[in-house]
Amino acid sequence: MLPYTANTLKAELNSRGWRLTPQRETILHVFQNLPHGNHLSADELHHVLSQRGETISLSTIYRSVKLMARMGILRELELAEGHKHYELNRPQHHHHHMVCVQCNKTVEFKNDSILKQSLKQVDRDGLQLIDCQLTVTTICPEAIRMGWPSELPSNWSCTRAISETAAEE
Amino acid sequence: MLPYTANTLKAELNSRGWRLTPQRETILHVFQNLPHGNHLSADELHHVLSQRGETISLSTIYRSVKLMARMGILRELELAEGHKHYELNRPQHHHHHMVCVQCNKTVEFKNDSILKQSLKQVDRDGLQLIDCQLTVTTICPEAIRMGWPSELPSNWSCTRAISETAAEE
DNA sequence: TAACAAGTGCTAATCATTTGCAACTAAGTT
DNA sequence: AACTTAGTTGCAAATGATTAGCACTTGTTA
Ligand SMILES: [Mn+2]
Ligand SMILES: [Mn+2]
Ligand SMILES: [Zn+2]
Ligand SMILES: [Zn+2]
Repeated sequence: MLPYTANTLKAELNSRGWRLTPQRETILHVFQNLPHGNHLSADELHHVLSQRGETISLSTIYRSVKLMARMGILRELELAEGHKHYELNRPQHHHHHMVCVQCNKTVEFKNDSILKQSLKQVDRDGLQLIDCQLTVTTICPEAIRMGWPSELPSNWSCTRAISETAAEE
Repeated sequence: MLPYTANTLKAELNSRGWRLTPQRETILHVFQNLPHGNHLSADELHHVLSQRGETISLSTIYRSVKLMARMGILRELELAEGHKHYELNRPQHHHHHMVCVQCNKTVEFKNDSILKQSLKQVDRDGLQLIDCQLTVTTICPEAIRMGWPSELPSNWSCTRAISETAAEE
């Protein structure tokens, strides 16, 4: 799973009857040069490109990003309400996300045991694994300081949940 | 975290200035009586209720289900493209999901180590955990028989990804 | 270089979810 | 038990992300 170059991307596309276009190459480059830990929505990607003067229509962005996700080049993430985010799929840097439900701030973390557990589970059921994403919804310190959440029930506590779970078995 | 009754639900709602309505009680009942492993979208819930003659407007369903998710009564899941699913949140039966990208068939599985890993990670960053959901995207045996996926790159392999990851550290 | 299917950029749909608003009703208060 | 007030509902209209239709353009292959 080496990083894609224009050539390997072309080969990969052509082998399935698809084509390497300047747009697809550009989009790949954006993701390849995106600092680790960053994620882009279709709209954000559109803006990034506009600022560079390399305008690609929003339709094409949606189409490309979806295609590249299905190809395994990008990972499609549900980090925020209402729209998807994408990042380069680097199996060597497989990671997961913690997201604050209040401000949507996202922190990545690595944890190989999660992929291992997933693989074990998938094998048990005769499935083939494509990806696994652990999304940890959290409240960040800032949100806590702001008095959030007022909406969680008074008896709600993640640590309580986990200790009950541990106790019962 | 005992299961909600009409009374405890009312207490929980009232303590935050909200009200117990017949609609909310009905919706809770539907989820409490839903067989384990089932999940409902807003629209599916609407249909289920219609069939029973207990019509609740789709708006109210969306509003209720979102509120109950924020309260920790329901879990909001991303199991299919384009719409959310909900299930009763039972911390004692905390579990994760494997979803086939082809047919969206969903299989639940328990794995306590995942919650433990999440909790550890969250503590490390000073965050408060609300929930953690591991979504394993897979291809089911039926889909494999059907020749899917034709879209994954030829060098794509989850096991390769995991072995590379393991090798590198 | 020709042939043609795939891809792009418009614009116009879709479709899940949200919102505005008037009527209704829980919950707390006399 | 009636009164008050703010939360809730149901309807219809709006929103907003994503998709589809289509004429035009362009990679790819022979
Ligand atoms: Mn990431
Ligand atoms: Mn479930
Ligand atoms: Zn936050
Ligand atoms: Zn399947």
